[in-house]
Amino acid sequence: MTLTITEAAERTGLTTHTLRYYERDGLMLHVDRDTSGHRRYSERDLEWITLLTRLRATGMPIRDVRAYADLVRAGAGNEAARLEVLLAHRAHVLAQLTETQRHLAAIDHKIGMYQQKAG
Amino acid sequence: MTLTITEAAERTGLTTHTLRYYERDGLMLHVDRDTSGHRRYSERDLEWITLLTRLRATGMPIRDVRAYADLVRAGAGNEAARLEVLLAHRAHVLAQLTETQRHLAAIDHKIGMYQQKAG
DNA sequence: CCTTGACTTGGAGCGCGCTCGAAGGAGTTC
DNA sequence: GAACTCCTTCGAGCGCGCTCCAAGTCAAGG
Repeated sequence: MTLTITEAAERTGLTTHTLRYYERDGLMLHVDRDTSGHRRYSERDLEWITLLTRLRATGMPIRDVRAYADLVRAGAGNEAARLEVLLAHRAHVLAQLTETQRHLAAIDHKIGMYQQKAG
Repeated sequence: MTLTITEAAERTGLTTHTLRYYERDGLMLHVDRDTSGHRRYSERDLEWITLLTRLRATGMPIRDVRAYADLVRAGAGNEAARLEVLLAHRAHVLAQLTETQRHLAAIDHKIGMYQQKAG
């Protein structure tokens, strides 16, 4: 069972424009075409898009996602390199979470001051 | 005790370019000038920049920071409106944190799969 | 005086990540 | 077979947030 680009867009929450853009930019692994040249998205494609979206949503730049996609596209044998990319990103996300929580605590403090004034 | 723009940049971690840009864009409250027209940053300015940086670092768009700065510049009487802005932002940041953690968990799962394969 | 250096303004430029428009092709519907 | 729909490619455009450059001003030092 494969999906058209419009269906894939609905399922992933991206737009058709973005799906084409990602493919053009080397972020996709491989998207099949039907006899008239239209894209057909498989379940594997959707899973990949889900991962890709998670990486993007956690702040990985497009160029890094592309580098990871290049590794996956290169096939078996570079799993260590892929793991390294994911671990580096994980560390980055954790640091980012910690910093955000620190900023949030300071903002909460400021909120507390306004609420005290109001109360 | 006031600081030059270069000193303020060092203290805040921003560049002089960014400090001027923020002022031009209405993100600053009021920056004094010396007799030759050079900016002089007070402790109050630095504290404001710190808050501003926290808001930016937690994802508040420049235009929203400007709206908040407008409120503060308008003076006493709109504390409720300011509090509302901060509370809305707080909710936004919390939602963002939750989502990031959700994505991170999925990425961790993926990492686990690679490590299992390697081990 | 002249140079040096830190600052000023205004405006252009840039990297990122989409977003959109124009022009055209293939397959279905009447 | 004409209209309609959904897709195609290519390339331009855009919003955001800086970033940088050019030309000029001012104060201090030699």
